Amino acid sequence: MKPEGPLLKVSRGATIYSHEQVAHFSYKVIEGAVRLSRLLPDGRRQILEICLPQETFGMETSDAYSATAEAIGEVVLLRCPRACIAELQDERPETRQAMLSMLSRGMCAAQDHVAMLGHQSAKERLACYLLRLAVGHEDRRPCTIRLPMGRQDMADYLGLTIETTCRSLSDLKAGGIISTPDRHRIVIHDMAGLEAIAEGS
Amino acid sequence: MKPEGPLLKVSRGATIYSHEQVAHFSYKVIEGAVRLSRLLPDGRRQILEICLPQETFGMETSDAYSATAEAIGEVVLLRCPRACIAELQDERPETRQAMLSMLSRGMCAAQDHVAMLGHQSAKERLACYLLRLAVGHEDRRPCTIRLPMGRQDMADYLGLTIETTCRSLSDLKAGGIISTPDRHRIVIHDMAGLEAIAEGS
DNA sequence: CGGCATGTTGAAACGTTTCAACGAGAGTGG
DNA sequence: CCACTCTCGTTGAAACGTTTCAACATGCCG
Repeated sequence: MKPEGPLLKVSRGATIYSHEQVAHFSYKVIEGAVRLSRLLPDGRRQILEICLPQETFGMETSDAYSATAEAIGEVVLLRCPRACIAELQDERPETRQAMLSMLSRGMCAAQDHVAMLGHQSAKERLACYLLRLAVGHEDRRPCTIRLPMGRQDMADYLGLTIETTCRSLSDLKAGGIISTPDRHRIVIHDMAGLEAIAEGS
Repeated sequence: MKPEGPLLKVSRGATIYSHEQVAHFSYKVIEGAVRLSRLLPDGRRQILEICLPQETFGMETSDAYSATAEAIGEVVLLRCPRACIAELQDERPETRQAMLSMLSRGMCAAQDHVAMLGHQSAKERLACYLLRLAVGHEDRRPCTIRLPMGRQDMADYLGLTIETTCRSLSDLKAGGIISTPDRHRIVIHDMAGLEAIAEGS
């Protein structure tokens, strides 16, 4: 993802690309967040991944995108033509390894997601997700995390309704595990407690 | 996956490799079926994928396997050292493309799985899965599919309990959509009906 | 023919969804 | 600046589907 094209600004809610459209570009998030989702035949929506800064998406190896990408809030992206990536790979073996490890990370994330949706309760899913957002300030101490997305996006990612998501959040608040100073900010007071919940109470 | 090492026979239930173990080999299923699963911290199990003949698995691009692979019944495998694959990729650009498209297919399958677990009911999940097994004899006409795995494996793949899986199966039988001559065989009588159910009644 | 693993069904308990109402905050125009 | 409105978030109560626990059926192998 070296070739630094001009940075691309995308406004809130805009579609970056659509599911099954021909894939010309790959992207990297510089600022903001992007959701990768699929619309199910009956109109329900499943968010497959929420990409945060420094993460890449649209690294399809088939011809068409496997999901729709939309901006959550204002987003700044780095965009790179696929042809350019292919070329780089032919020339420099080391970029090949980088590409594979990116794909690998994506695959692993998808598998984590499957495991979460398959067998966890609403509270467990929420706890898992908050922990994922909290990596970096792993340590103890009340740590604050910024939620780039709204409740509906969280719900669609977790495979829950918006109401259940809210209620689970309220449960965690009631248990003193977290607090929510405003709707886009969550403070984790009891990291160990959160981890315990994430792993099946 | 060209380098045809000797075919490897694995007996029913045996572990081919374990989650987080160092990944030395990649595999291709020749005969039988393999389940890729993860054990959750609380003992529950999620099956991430069920690999049928001609499918590959263990194509990790990181150093460790991202799941455990076990034989469902007797299995015949083709095994290939990762080092050998890497070498091939350096020498022949066309194998690189093949490798990427395999990874891509795996990624897409994982995303399908996420979408299924996120928002579908038990009956819808089962219908989806049966349809996936039925690709090939897509056409009309009562088509018979062989189930390589038992009910518990299906349940763990679908993110359901074994009882719910059974009941959903019984529902489909009661609706005249399918019949089950024996536990490892399912006959689809009404393909269109099954598709309708899979897409959210 | 037993014995054991596997599959099936029933009834109650549980958690999530649904539908509905209400609350809080941001932006707009009077 | 306030009232208005619109979106988003939160809570309540009933309905629904899945899980749980239990019993029973079936098939397979010694």
